[in-house]
Amino acid sequence: MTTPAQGLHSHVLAALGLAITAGEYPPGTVLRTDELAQRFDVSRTVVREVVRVLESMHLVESRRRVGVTVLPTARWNVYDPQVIRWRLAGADRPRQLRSLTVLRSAVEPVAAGLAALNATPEQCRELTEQALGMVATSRGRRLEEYLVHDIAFHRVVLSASGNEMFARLGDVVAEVLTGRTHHHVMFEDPDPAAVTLHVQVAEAVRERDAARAEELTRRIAVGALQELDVLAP
Amino acid sequence: MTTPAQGLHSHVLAALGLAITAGEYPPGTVLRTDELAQRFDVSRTVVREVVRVLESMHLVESRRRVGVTVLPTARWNVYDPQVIRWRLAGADRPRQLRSLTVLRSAVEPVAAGLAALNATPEQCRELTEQALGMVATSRGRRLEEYLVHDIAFHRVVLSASGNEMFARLGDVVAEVLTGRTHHHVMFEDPDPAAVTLHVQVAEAVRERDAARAEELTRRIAVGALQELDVLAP
DNA sequence: CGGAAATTAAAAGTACGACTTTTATGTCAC
DNA sequence: GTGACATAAAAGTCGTACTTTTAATTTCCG
Repeated sequence: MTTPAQGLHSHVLAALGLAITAGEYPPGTVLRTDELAQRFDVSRTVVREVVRVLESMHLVESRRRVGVTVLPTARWNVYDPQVIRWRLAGADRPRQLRSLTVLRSAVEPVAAGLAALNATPEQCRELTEQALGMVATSRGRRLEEYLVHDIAFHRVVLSASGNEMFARLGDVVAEVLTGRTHHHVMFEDPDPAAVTLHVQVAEAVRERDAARAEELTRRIAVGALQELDVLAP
Repeated sequence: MTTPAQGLHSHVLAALGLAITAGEYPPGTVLRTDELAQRFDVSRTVVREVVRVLESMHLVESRRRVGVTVLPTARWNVYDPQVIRWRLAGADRPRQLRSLTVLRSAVEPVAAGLAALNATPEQCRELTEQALGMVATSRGRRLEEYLVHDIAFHRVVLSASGNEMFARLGDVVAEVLTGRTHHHVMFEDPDPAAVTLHVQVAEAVRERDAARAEELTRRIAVGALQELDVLAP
């Protein structure tokens, strides 16, 4: 189960990106393009393009007469959705899930507050609909369906905030929720309290109650963090 | 005053990235690699590498038989520091500054709270030092020096939070603060209230008072937002 | 023996040309 | 009009040759 790989470029990029983010090449490791070309059985052209992309993500640095050096984690563009996906697929998924969840706990309440001020009627409707969808699928081992509504719900909130930076975190949240659902054993149904909170957030937004929307979302976030504490080291 | 351009790649990348983020090519615009190669007087090889990087930032999409299509703003990787820099240099700098400041207002208080729990003695010391530096340079048209301390201060807070995602926002905050300082007419000295708040945050962190650190930082953020409201449409 | 200057070579950067693959679009038969 | 087919346009890939930078080594002078 590797990558679809429609094109040599994506294939090599996925392979290298995954390997690097997985820590397979410790920081400071030096790779040579010729060697990589040989290893993946592609032309140097393809490798160079891949390296350029990796370089733009600050995963590696390419210097003449030296080669392609793997950079320390601290330099990585950890907001790049691609990098996030690679890391979530790799070894330290728990650590990654935690730091992303903390980020969510900071951003989403504020976003919800703004959404209460800025959401269009259409967005309010969508929000309510997704919350109801969550309620409907919250019992009876329907986690996959629940997940779809959950993701949609948070996407709408972030998007309705009217802030571009928040809106763009939709993908990140989707990755987190997906990772979380697929990681846990997936036997239980979601926490009923969380479901209720989502419904109430939808209400608060509809009623333009920013403070309440913010506070309720904060509770969702705290819950998510606690859940993580329980289920991860 | 373009880019240092050590290497054809960076030159073309900067030119194209800047042009696209500036809205010079509206979404849907189609570029052809041959044409670009000719226009910038470089080989197709270089153009292709640039396009690949632009593609990884989701600024463009390259499809066979079609060409390189400029994507709508909503698709852009707005967390990529490079993209942020390009956009801050471009036309809608005010809008960009605002959305980034809102992001800060969500993240930094939480980060400060965590910093109070996690900061090392060394980080506490550094924090105090920078706060004092801000005090020292807060009067007498020393905005450039003040800026250095301000940036350093916020970097330490974000870094001391112990959360990787927060830490990586240091660059973004640096860009915002720099953009802000250089945008405003730079006649006045910084708001004394803000300076005091920074000193108090350093105190709160040192005393491990998370709630207070969070609250004080929130006030800094609110102040920054209000300042923006006053000085921008 | 030491340190600076010149030399060397290794690796990335760039260029070019040939070829392949995908696919939007236009054409033709029905 | 609709569907099958042919066409061509553009990106994708490859190989090779050449340039440029620069780490490392060697040389040479004090």
